[in-house]
Amino acid sequence: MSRHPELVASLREAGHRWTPQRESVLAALAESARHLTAEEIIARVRVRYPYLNKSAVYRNLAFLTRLGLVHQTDLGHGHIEYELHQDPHHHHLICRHCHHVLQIDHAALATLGKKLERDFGFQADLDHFAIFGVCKKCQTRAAKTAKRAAR
Amino acid sequence: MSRHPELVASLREAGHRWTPQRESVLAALAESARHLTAEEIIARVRVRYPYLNKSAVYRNLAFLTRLGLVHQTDLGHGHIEYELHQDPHHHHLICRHCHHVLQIDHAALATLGKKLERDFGFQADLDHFAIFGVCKKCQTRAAKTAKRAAR
DNA sequence: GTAGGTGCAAACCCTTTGCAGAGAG
DNA sequence: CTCTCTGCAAAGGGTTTGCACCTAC
Repeated sequence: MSRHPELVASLREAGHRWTPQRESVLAALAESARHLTAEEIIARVRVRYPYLNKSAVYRNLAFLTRLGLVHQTDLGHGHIEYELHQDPHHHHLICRHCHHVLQIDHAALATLGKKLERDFGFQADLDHFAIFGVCKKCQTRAAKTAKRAAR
Repeated sequence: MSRHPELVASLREAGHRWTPQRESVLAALAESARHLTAEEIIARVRVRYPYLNKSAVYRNLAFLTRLGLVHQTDLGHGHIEYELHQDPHHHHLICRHCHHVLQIDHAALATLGKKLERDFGFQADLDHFAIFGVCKKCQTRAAKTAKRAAR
């Protein structure tokens, strides 16, 4: 029942089980290139597995996160977002106006990570770095509407 | 009724009012060196203004944020945090294990901001930069407990 | 007097939890 | 047969909203 024989085997060793719900949550993330919210995951899974319960999704997301297969981030949108843990590191530029998320690759931040480690002993999440700000589009729009923010 | 005569004047021009609630929210932030949650703000204000309602706090925080006087961030703690907008830029290293927030100053990130602007046209919030990761303390602790995350 | 603000309580939204029953091993 | 996982429904927690009243101006 699985396309992840090694994973399933190691789960069993640890006393866990491989249920269709669990598999379908993982599959939904695997098929998506971007972050998904719990709600999006539920929607996607239900296409082929209609009676999935949301608690099962939340519990499995927590479970898969503990396993290190899934990464969760709170990008400040009012909900948590999940994605498959991937090795090709990437980062996110999050526009605080339009909430658009631009993925950039690791090169842009390589030196910063070393600096933080050296100066503060802080090991930054460099496979998942969230940078808030204003995107190109919104910058030009904001310049026009600015002046008097209070209104 | 105010220690902010210019602010109050400009609010009035825009058709707004300067209420004790509004003032006390701003004062609570001004007296704190660090981030405050809405709940903390309510607690502090009530010391001298006991019957403040939470909706007024939320509404005023939104209002002051629109004015640019207050900055709000979601550091992924499950609630929004607020602080007075200040010019001496600083940033936050947030440990995803112990949730400790370490403030660091702007110098550590000066070059990164320029790079993001140049490469992606993205104007990063360089007076409020949130970096998730693992702090020194938790790194050593995690190294011991790791190995088998699934259990 | 007239909006803009406040207080209150209820609604909201996403997430978590308790518990009985189902099903993987 | 056992013990983990599921489904359901209800609780949780922070935040938002509707509405009548209040008050800054």
